[in-house]
Amino acid sequence: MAPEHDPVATSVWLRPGRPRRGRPQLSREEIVGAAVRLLDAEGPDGFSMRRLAASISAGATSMYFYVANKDELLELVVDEILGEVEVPDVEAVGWREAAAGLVRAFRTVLLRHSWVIALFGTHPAIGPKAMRISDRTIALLTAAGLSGAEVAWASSLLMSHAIGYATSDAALDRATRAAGKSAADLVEQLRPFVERVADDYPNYAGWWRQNATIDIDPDDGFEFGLERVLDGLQAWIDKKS
Amino acid sequence: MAPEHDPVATSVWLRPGRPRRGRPQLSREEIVGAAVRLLDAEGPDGFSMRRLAASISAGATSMYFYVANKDELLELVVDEILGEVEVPDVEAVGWREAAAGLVRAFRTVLLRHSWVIALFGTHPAIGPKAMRISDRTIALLTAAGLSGAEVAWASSLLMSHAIGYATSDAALDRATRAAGKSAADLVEQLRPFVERVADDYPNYAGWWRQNATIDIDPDDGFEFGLERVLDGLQAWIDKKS
DNA sequence: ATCCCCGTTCGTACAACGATCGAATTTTCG
DNA sequence: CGAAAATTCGATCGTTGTACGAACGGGGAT
Repeated sequence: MAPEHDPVATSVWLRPGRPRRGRPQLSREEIVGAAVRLLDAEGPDGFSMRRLAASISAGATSMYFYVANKDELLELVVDEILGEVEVPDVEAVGWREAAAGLVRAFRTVLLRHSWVIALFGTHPAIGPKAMRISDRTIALLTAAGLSGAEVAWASSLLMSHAIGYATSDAALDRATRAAGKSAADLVEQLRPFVERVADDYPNYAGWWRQNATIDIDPDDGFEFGLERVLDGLQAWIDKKS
Repeated sequence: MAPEHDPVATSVWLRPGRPRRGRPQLSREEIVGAAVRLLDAEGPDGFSMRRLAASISAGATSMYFYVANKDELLELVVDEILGEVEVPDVEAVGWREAAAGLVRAFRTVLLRHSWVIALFGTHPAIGPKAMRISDRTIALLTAAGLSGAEVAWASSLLMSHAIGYATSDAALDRATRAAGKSAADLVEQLRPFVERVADDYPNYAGWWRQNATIDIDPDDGFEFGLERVLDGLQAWIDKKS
């Protein structure tokens, strides 16, 4: 609980890359890349430092020279993933389309590596790739006419929608993957459970009976929410001027 | 990867509670309650099945009679936490205030047990407490004039804001707790890092220099985002009629 | 050419973990 | 009162994160 070292001075991001002498066969980049690959392939449960080492044919503990511990490695991994997010250029498409593109791109990346979502709440995202996103987002929102704290607020709003929605996406993805069935099949299998408790949850049961047959595309819900968020932001900006 | 059993038939929620004979000293309720208490006290890192057992003076593996494995226990824990969310009554305060109250209450609960957030993406939330929230939310949104898929979409939008924002909250909370310092101190310590890379991220650095001194209350950002979301939803509802 | 230094790798080791199994214990029913 | 069922727990296995120190090997100094 108590800090053993200064938390900023010992942060990964401040410690310079190791000088290269001797015979460096490993590197931070390669380790982080391999970690992402292993997590993509095996999921968080199939990930361990030993398996990671094996995947790059290294000794079980060789990576500890480049990375203090597993948490620090995951911190690097989170930032690496953030690097995949493509932020549209405001100048080219206007703030609203750029903001929409950013949120969509963010969600796409989160879905591509759905295991990162659980890491967000537990590992700080303050690496260079995260800063690049913030930098572009600030440019975007400033161009939209926001300033000061509003910029931070609007930024959080956009990111929250991407992360929050992707959390649901990930839960569904994991459930279907674990069950080896489609989402529709899963919904169908849930039906008897819903019917059993229908009396306790009349609104839920009623909605379910009417709408559970229509196939629900998660993308539609995401887009609906995104448009509402942007509408709300738009209204605020309009009201200001 | 491949499903060993039918995933729904073996779900915790479908398996009936154990019949009570013999001398039950433990129970699901008590185990889940103790798990929540231990997670609150020690955080996710300090939580293990062994420690949980010790906290209720039980044998190391006694709980496996009531719970199939750790993941299933966490599934129960997630639902237990969801039970703490108080959903306002639509009839009393109108849909907008009820929706705001729901999202605020959800976030409050998530902050009170910030470790649950990481569980959301990895453990399905389909227990009775989760259904209660859905039930009330559906009533709320139906009263607001939505129907069909829109209800599910709007519900996801509200939950996404709570979860997404709480994810950032949790990251900050964990960082300050780990460092043993206030958020303001942490920001101050981050300054030299930001200055070092200022050239690469001009917008970020510029915003930072102007605004990092003002103290940022996370609640303000949350409320700002919530109002934008509700405005966007309101506009959609108005446009429909 | 030789040596040593030091940057890098890895084998060993340990405590803690999740989980299985079956023996031991206690309660209720016939 | 005895048998069967219900519940607990100790022993144990395979795996994890990582601390430690020995081993390795290439470059600079001699």
